[in-house]
Amino acid sequence: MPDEIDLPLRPPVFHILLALSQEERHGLGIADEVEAASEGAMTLGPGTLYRSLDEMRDRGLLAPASGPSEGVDPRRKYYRLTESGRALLAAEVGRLERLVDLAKVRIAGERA
Amino acid sequence: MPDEIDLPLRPPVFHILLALSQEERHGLGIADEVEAASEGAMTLGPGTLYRSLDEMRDRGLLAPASGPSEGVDPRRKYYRLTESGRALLAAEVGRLERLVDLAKVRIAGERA
DNA sequence: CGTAGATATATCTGTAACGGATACTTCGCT
DNA sequence: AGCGAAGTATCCGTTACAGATATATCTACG
Repeated sequence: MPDEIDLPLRPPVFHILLALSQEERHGLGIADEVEAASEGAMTLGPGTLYRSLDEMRDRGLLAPASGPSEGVDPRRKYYRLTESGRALLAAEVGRLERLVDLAKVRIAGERA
Repeated sequence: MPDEIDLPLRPPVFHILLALSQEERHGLGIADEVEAASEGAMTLGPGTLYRSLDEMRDRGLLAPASGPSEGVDPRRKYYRLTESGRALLAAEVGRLERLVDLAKVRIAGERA
């Protein structure tokens, strides 16, 4: 298992980073947000979800967080993005953006 | 359009469609174009390359083409996008574009 | 209070995708 | 002719994924 994280990110990792970019969330909350943000295209099963979270925490992309406030379901484990995670998300977004721009030019210019 | 909804595309499929969006290419030419267009981020080994091409041909996303002109290396097998393949590429680009737009908004509004 | 169902985290496992290794053929060059 | 490069094709080991399953705990309700 290589411990270096390079672009392109695996789709689950990218979507989890994106789901955490606004606010702290817990596991299943992340899965719900991923499905919503991807318009139902991306669904995370529990296997992928918790395994990804563990790996991402080990790599310093996200960290446990205290959650919104006390009194919430104590089973929930909240996570927040680290600086490193946020930077990686930005890098991946940049990469995808360049790819999308290139594709749009090609599709548009193709009418022969 | 095929009745099956299979977005998101696997990265190799997406990149191959993109590589063929401008002109007909042969196998290794596709691999070279993919690597160039992705700024080196995406490299296709022969396994993924030819397996993907076979699958995509079977699904009607691309079709054999005659190549630029006679006199070229006859070992080369050229491919071109079908209408179905072009439509699928456009759909995936649209999906990625919405995702990128969402991510940009979130990253921008978030001081970390 | 005590049981039922929903929520939540966590692991296990079968399958598919991926990428490198390998094989075989043909081209281009000297 | 001989040799290295190019090209297609297949095989195989590893990894990623998603569903099934397990376990604990919360909430609702009688």
